[in-house]
Amino acid sequence: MVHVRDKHWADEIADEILATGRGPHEISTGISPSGEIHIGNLREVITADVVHQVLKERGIEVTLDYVADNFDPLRKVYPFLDAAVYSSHIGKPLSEIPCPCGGHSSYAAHFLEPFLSSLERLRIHVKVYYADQMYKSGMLVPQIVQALRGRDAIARILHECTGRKVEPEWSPFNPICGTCGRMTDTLVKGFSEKAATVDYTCSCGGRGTVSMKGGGKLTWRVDWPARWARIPVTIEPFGKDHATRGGSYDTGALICREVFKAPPPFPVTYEWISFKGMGDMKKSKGNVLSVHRMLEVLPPEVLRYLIVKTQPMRAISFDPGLPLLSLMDEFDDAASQSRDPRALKLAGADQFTPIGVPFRHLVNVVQMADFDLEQVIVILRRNKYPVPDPAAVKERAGYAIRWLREFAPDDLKFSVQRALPPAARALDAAQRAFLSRLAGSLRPGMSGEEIHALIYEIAKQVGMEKTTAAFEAIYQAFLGQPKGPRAGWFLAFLEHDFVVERLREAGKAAAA
RNA sequence: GGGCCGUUAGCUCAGUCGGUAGAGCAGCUGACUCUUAAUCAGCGGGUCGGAGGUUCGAGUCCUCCACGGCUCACCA
Repeated sequence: MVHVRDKHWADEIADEILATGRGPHEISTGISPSGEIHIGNLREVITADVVHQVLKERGIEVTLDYVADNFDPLRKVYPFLDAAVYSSHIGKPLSEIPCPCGGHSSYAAHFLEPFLSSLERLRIHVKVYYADQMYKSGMLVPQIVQALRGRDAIARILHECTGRKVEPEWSPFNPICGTCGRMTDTLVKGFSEKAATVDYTCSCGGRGTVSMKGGGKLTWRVDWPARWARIPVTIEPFGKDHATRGGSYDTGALICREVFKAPPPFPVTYEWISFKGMGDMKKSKGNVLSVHRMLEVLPPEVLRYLIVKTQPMRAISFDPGLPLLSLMDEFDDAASQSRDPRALKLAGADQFTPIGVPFRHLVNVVQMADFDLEQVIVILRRNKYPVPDPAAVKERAGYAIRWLREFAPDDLKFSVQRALPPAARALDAAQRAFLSRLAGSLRPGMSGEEIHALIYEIAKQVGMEKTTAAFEAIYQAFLGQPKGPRAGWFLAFLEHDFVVERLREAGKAAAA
């Protein structure tokens, strides 16, 4: 269903939600911390946050939560894990197995903590539920009892919706084996409502009785609706994989109504974010771009904008190379801000400090300054950028530097050489004459345009037939490569004395 | 096989209650011999995937078809 876009998607979703007449509202998100939480996962939380924002604007009572699924079992040894350590932890809850780096309290915490701090930077404030705490505190005991009692109804729903046969021994509850610590190979043998316990046997030979308070977990398709009923959740965004017919939303909605006697949340499905040329991001494949890393290269508002400007059900193909520059400049260029004002506002553009220097330009300046932030300010000021807020410029320059290191195409990179590059000695006589004469003609305070004109004038005087050779001479003298940023402006940005001295030196240097 | 998304200028995409198509880039022309996705001015360019239907009128709504992408054990 392609709906006509007469307003921003979040406003439209808000309309639909209000039409349901439910409330107060709770928007729930949740991501399993089984691996690095990446920009694709972030779509879930940002989508939720934008809807949250719009509902609040309208005066609706609404809260936003994030359920950290840290009680999920480890499914397999992912490529980024040490098999020797982790193969024995398969099937155990993520909250109960060791941290990959040793610096966090658990495997789950290792991935969760950086993500939660990234959310703070994105100004997304969520009420965090930890799944292990939900279970251990007994919060879900009523739902566990309902699920165990409604086992047959659940089995029927799963069978009808998915066509999958449910094993006779199947149970919606997976006890954690007291012997081996795994929850993936246990069988429920009975339960006591009164004692809130479950009896089990395990393929490892273990058997026993566990508490419903943290002794096990509902299986995913039941866990989800249990949460909806318990919290209760009225709105939930989820990936398109759950939205398919017979998928976990469909079965969850039925289970929620029939077994937990509660209405399912309003669904907001979203598409995946793929990395340009690298396919979908998959935690299990390890080809992810963590939110944390992303925030080193993009200010939070810009990262939000990437997601907010696109309708949830449309795929985003993210290219962190050159197109990232355009994305950045949509925030610092007043002219382009008229493009999608609503999306910019919801992305938090009003919290963004424009510095008045195009990002792609800053990328050049930063390199001319040899990554020295103080020098960046000096260069900008020398070239008629007022720089009213040096701190903001330095911060942005930091993004430029990290972008250059991580994602910039090679042909945009250069570095001003401290000493005359060896390649400059290979310049021919005409090129050297050109450089010498240029050295004599430059005056302090010349603008980029003036120098640009001067280059042509002198090239002509020296009798060069191709101006390309003149440009090459300049680049070889300063960068040791045949190409570089626009020459006139480039020289204007550098210190006058340094430029003159280098030109003289290169002009004299003959091939060995 | 089911579901979802897409198919509009060479490319990337916008198209607001349906009122006979827009932007950026590329291209062409000119400006200063032009180079860092150079800059400025101007210009051209589209049977809106196909076929039906509703309508005075359809890129826009309905039906069917084609092609492409994704998804349907866990995964955002």
